[in-house]
Amino acid sequence: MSVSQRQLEERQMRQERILTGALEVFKSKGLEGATMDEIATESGFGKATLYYYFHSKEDVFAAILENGWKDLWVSLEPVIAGDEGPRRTFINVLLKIAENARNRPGLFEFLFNAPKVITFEEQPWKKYQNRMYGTIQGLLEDGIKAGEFPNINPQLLFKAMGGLFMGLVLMGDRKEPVSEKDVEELLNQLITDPTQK
Amino acid sequence: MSVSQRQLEERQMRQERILTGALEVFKSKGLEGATMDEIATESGFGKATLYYYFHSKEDVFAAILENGWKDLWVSLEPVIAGDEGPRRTFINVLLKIAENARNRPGLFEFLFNAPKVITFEEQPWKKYQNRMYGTIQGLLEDGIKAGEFPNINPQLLFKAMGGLFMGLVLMGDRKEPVSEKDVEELLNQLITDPTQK
DNA sequence: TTAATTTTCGACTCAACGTTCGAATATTAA
DNA sequence: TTAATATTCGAACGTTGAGTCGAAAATTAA
Repeated sequence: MSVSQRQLEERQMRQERILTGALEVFKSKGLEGATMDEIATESGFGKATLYYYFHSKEDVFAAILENGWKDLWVSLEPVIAGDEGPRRTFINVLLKIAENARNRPGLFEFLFNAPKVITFEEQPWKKYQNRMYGTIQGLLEDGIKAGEFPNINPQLLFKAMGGLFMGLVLMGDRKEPVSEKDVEELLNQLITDPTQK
Repeated sequence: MSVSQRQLEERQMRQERILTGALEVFKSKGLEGATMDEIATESGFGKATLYYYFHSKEDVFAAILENGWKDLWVSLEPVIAGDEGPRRTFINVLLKIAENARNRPGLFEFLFNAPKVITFEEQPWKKYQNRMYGTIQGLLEDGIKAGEFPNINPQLLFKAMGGLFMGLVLMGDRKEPVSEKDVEELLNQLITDPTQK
């Protein structure tokens, strides 16, 4: 027969090599600034070869997002499944996201910023994104109900926290990355637990 | 002599007409997606005419940012010059920004998102942006010193607040815009004044 | 070894887009 | 009215970059 297991694995590794190179180029040149030629060079293939593995530039792009969001979601699942209260779970989720961000900063920034630039419908990665946002929003609602968060419109609190967190992890100057301690500290001060103190 | 006052004014109005059209196109197509042809159509001129008024696409782009940041800064000046304490001034600044955002949402989003896409040095609008960020950061520092804000690294607090605020005003779904009351409420709850209660 | 299959890529096509040219039209000044 | 100047734009130019083609090279199977 054809295509051995090894062959399949090698194909996949080549695909990943391409995606890694692509992310590198996207990072430095932006989405539209990145060219297939550059991605080819960066990943060590000829341009035409890219089209052997992906059927368009957009496809390369989508693959990065799909993998990224899926991995992020998978890493979040155990945290969410844990049985701590909403407040604690919420903080753990944020910490886990921050951990992901620390490990692959380029990818992370890409995940959260790229979507603004695209509009194509039917993006498979949206599934994971929605799942994540839905979960977080649910945690906030539960937390408010349980009196563990200040009693604000959850939508609003969600936006604010989202913005805050993005600000913490992504925004701004090239200073050293925000440490886990920073995050926890800040969250504890900002989302004051009304039941305490 | 040449060029009457009226002529100058008409020129300026045409420039503004072009900028308005351009902003419209940038909004819907993104920075790179926007073409000079479209901008021309949108603003009611022939493409070649655009080059009579601006010397490049980038120039059009820069003009939007320059005007936008300058206007924003000008509207902020009286607020900053006021003599209320840092905490109150800080909140007023945010409210004023939110007011600007409400009046020209498209422009506002553009001001805060476009910069990420560009890298060209020597952008004149950076002057206003830096002035604004510097002022806000200063307010936070003063506020912390005066014990009106929690005692966190001001850089960090700045990032967080920046993110939070952007989250509030810009991010997210197409729901009704955040009201002034919302902002004030949320800020009051999140930036708890340690001297109170 | 040879034939089939998979992988690679140089060279090309083709369309989009920023920019310029040059001439037409409109406006102003004399 | 005429000449000078200001404004407009259709058409063309040059470049860039996504995607394709066909054949070479490498690998696998017989």
